Order: sequence, then C-alpha cells, then structure tokens
Amino acid sequence: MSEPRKLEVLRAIVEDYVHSREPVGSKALVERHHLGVSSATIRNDMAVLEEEGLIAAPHTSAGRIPTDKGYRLFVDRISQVKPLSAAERRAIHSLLEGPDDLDDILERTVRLLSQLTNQVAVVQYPHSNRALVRHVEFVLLAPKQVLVVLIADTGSVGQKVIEAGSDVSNEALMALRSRFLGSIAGTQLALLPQVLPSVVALCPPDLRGLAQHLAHGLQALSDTSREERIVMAGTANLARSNVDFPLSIGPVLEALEEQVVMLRLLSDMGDDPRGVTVSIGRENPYDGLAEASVVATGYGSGAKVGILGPTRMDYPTTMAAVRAVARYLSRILGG
Amino acid sequence: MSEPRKLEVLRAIVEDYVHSREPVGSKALVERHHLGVSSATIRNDMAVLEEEGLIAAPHTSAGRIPTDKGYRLFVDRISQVKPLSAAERRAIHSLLEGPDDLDDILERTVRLLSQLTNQVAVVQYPHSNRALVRHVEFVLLAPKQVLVVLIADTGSVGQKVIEAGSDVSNEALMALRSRFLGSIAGTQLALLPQVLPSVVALCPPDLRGLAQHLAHGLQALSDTSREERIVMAGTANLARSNVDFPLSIGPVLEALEEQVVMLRLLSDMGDDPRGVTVSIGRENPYDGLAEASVVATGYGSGAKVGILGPTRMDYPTTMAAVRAVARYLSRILGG
DNA sequence: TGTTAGCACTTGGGCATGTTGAGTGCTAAG
DNA sequence: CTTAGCACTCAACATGCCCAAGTGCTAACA
Repeated sequence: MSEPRKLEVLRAIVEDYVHSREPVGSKALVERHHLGVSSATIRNDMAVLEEEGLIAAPHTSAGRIPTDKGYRLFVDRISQVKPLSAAERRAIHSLLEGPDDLDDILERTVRLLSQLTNQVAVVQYPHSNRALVRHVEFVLLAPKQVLVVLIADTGSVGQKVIEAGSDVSNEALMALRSRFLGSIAGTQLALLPQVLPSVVALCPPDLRGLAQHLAHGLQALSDTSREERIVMAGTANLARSNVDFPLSIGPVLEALEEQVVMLRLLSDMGDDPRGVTVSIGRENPYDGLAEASVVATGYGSGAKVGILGPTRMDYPTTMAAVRAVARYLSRILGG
Repeated sequence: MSEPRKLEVLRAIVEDYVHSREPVGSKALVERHHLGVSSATIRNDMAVLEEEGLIAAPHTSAGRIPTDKGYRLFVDRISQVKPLSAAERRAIHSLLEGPDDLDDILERTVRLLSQLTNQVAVVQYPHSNRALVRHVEFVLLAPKQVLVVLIADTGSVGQKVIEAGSDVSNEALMALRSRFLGSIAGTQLALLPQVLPSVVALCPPDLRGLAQHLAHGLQALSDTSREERIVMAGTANLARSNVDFPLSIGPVLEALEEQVVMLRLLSDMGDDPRGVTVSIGRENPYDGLAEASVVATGYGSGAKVGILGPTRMDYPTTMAAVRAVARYLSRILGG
C-alpha cells in the first residue's frame, strides 16, 4: 500500500466530510475523486487509517469520519492554503479602510472575519509593549474620587476611577498632572512599573499620598490596556452552522463569555509568526471546546486574531482568511 | 362560570407550564392546585380560555399552553411580583459595591442580572443628557490625525480619531484645546450641537478649518456617548434554558449581535418609570424574537436595563430581579 | 506484493402497523 | 352551573420488516 495514496485518501475523506457532514464510504470516495483504484483497495487503506487512529466509524456499517488526530495530520501535512477569492480580498481591503479609532478597527475586523469564515471571530487587543505614553489626564469626579485617563500613542485610551484616601483639591491634581506628564510622557507603557515609583518619590511630601494612588491607577491601566481584552463577533454562526449537527453550543458560549478562558486559549497557542496555528478538538485546554477548533495567528506585535468553530470546518479556507486578515491588521496598525 | 376562577385557571396553567415545560391538562391542574372543582369544570373553563385566544393546544389530545396573549394577561393582571430572596438581595448589594469605572459597574451589573434570572441580561449605557463636559483633550497621533477625548462628569470617557484635512501643529492644537475647554467645560453634552458652532466661529481664521473638524468629533462623541451602546452577558443561558425546548437560538443571537436592533428594542419599550415593561413574543418588533420576551425597565435618567429570554419564563421572579437591579443601579449612578 | 472482484454480513434508517394513555368535547343528570 | 361518564382523537412509543450503504474477508489476479 502506498503512503502517498493513504494521505490522499485521508485528504479526500476530510474534504468530503467537511462538505457533506456525513460519514463517507469507500464507494462514494472512489466516485467523487479519481484515485485510480477500486473501492476495495480504498477499504484496505481505510482499515489502516482507522488502525492508526486517523479516522473512525460511527457504527459498523457507516462510512468514516476524521478523528481529531486525522484533522491534525490533514492540517499539518496535507492541506494547502487556498488563495482568497477576489471578492474576499476586496472585502478585506474596503472594510478595513478608513483610519479610525482602534476600537472601531477591531470591531470591524471581527465582523469581517466572522463573515468570511462563517465562524465566531475573536481578536485580542494589540499588545502595547512598544506603545508609548502620549498623555495623562486626572479628572476630579467627587471630593475623593479621581478619574485617571491614560492615552497611548497607538490611539488606545484607558480609564479608571480611583479612590483617594482623603479629599483632593483640583490644584493638587493639576500639579501632579504636570509632574507625571513631564516624567512619563514618551515612556513605554511596559516600563511604567519601574518609572512610576521614582516619580512618586520626587513629589512634595504633602502630595505623596495622592501621587501614590494615582500611580497605582496608571500602572493598572498600563497592565490592562496591554492585552487583556478581546472583541468578538459572529456568535450567531455557532447556531447556524450546527443546524442539524449538534456541536453542543452551550459550553462554547460559556467559554466565549469568559474572557479569561479565551485569553488563555489564545496565548497558549504557539505564535509562529509566519503561519497560522490550529488547535483541534480535545487539543484545546478547555473542556467545553472539545468539539471545537481554534484557528489563530499573531498580528502586530504579538496579539492574536482568530476564529472558533466546529472541528468539522474547512481548514484551508479558514486559515487563509485568518492569515489575510491578520496581515491587513498588522499593516494598518503598524502604519 | 366565574370570572375569578377563569383567571385562576390561567394563572395555574402559566405557572405549571413555565415550571414543567409541558402542556398542562385539566386533570393535572386539579391535582396540583386546590381549585375546589372537578376536572370537567376546568375543561369547560379551558374551552372558554381557548376561545378567547389565551391558551392553545399543540394538538387535539394534549394539554394547553399559554399563548402570547395569555402571558400578556398573566403579566398585566394576575401575577404579583415575588420578593427577592435574602441571598439575592445580598448578591446585589455586594456585587455592586465598590465604586469604580462606569464600564466596570455596567459589566458587573449584567453579569449579576444574568445570573439572577438565568437569562441574557442587557444594559444600555446611561443617558448623559444631564451629563456635563468635564474635560476635553486633543492628542496628535500623526501629522493629520487627532485623537479627540471627551470626558463627562459622570465618569464616561469617549474617544474618537479624526482626520484633519492638512497637517496639524501641536501648538495649534493646544491653543484650540484651551479655547474649547474654556467655552464648553460645564456645558451639558446635549447642548454641544448648539454651542460648538459659535466656538468655531470665534476662532482665528487660520485655525478655523481644524476647529471645525474637532468640533465635529466632539459632537459625534456627545451623540454616541449618550446612549448608543449596550453591554450584555449570559448568552450561554440561551443554550442552557433550551436544552430540550427549541427556541431557535440562531435568530436571537443575531439580534443580540446587532446593537442597533437591541437599542431600538429597548427604547421602543414604554418607560413607565415605576414599573417594569414586558414585551412578549410576537409583540417584539423584531421577527427573530418571535419566541422571546424582553423584560426591561429604565434606570438613572432613562436608559434601560433588562433581560431577554424565552416566552416561557418565570415572569414574576424575573420582573422582581430586573426591578431590583435597576433600583440599585440608579442609586449607585445617582450618587 | 499489491490490487481487485465478489460475497456474506452488519446495521441504522425508513415505513407500515399496532398499542397505549393522556386529554378532550359532549351529553345528560344532579 | 357543576359533574360524572363516555366515546373519540392523536402523539408517542413499540414492534417488526425491509432496504441500502457500507464493511471485512477471501480468493483470484497481475
């Protein structure tokens, strides 16, 4: 039995199954693909594939479906990324045009990606490791409440309300504002934890308590604005793509709602900067996603974009879309 | 046949059906509720109720289920709001404690509400009609790009990137900043459209073009920050509560994704400031929600909080939860 | 040694049929 | 107006049957 043909058979099974949603048998396979052999031969090959755990039969007299392991092999060795259609390229181009808010861009990106793939799209806020402090603002909301705003040169704006221990005067606040601004404007967000203490230390003693609070706020902002948020779209696709094929959607929705879970999921995925990473079925660290796959890749300075869908998914096309969108995103945010 | 008993029968049907998810028959009704009459009598009553369109039978020999109209009558005339359990009160108290970001508060509110009700919870950003301009910031991102930040005294922060027609100098920007700040600080956001043009008009001619752009940005922010966003949580409840009862969840997810749809839905609901408004099944303006109900109420200065779930829902409890959460929210944001 | 044809065997799905029980509507009597 | 009684309906379930798809195996073949 020839090794190349075995792979070819696996490829055919995956493709047919993804397309038809039904277990595929030896005869149908021979008919649809012109592998120059008979169905009997295919049956032998399939027996081998099954022994190796790459495909499985739902019941005795049914066709075979790929296992997680089968998909894995398919993705790693067999599939070749399909080029996007012209229409799709155009969609990416036009929808991501018009420079705007970071929020806006990400929002449109996930929408686009979810439409392209018919899956749930997810994008992580860009890492702002390299982002610089552009501006700092303190706003007195109540006698003891201050709104701290941190603006990065990437266009991302973070805000947080902090409680000062005692009453705060507007003058003190303004004084501290220029002091902080003078010291940290232009600094990398990532360096704030190291820089801030010295700023506080240099403050006049009567302001030091307040300065301490403000510094805490800023530091918290530099943390959270870094990467700890995600945006998603297309959850309705979950229901649609599973009309008569029950990926139990409850656990998946739960996972999607837990930003922590999604963030972990994304960052756990290797970040081969060239390619797209795929995590299939039970490979996922989260049990609720045992019947789901994640296709993701990095963009910009390392944050992730990707999609989540049923294991039975058109990997080549999906991977192409994810990759293309990631590239555009890098380009837009990089400039 | 007595009118009060008829209503009592309807009440019993609604309650049993909500609880059991199964059509309820005359015999079972008599057994579970001690209405001092026989099943035959109940049957007669049910025939009347059916004639009036308040209940319906899925097929000839099945029990009855309430129609939208039946639920309507139930909600309007029969149900009495159940008091929350002590544990629930405590949950509301503790979870909404700790003054923080507006975003944070809303986020926690929807989580709480979705847990209390086991439905999808939705909250609209508070109306900031009465909100005042606290601060304005312009940040030069690129030679022709300016980030406009508008901070209201409610703690809400809006941001938007605008394109200036030509290169912008930092000095010009700072000059305009103090000019705008001087003119509009303390103004109601709602009045910005009227105030801004005069500010622009008073600018020196060479800055007027840029000022115009900035004014546009600010105005847009005052619009969007007003009410045009919603936060939600608990979408996974959709799948859970419908394990063996198919509210087709696809269209609902679609509706939830379209902020526009949800906003319209919420604002279309009467805002009786005292009570909770309920929109049942086909009463909803959006077709995808034909099998869903919305329970909502206003809070603060008129924005909405509410939940969305299957028509077959425990209205009294849900209404109590929505109302309680809305009250707490008003209190927190009002202070 | 790998491929193929042929064949017996397995099994889920579709279909027709029968049975059951919950639930109804109606009627006549209280 | 209420009630007991009864005939009737019909979804849900069960049973049995057949069919088609698909398999694994064996023996012949190149």
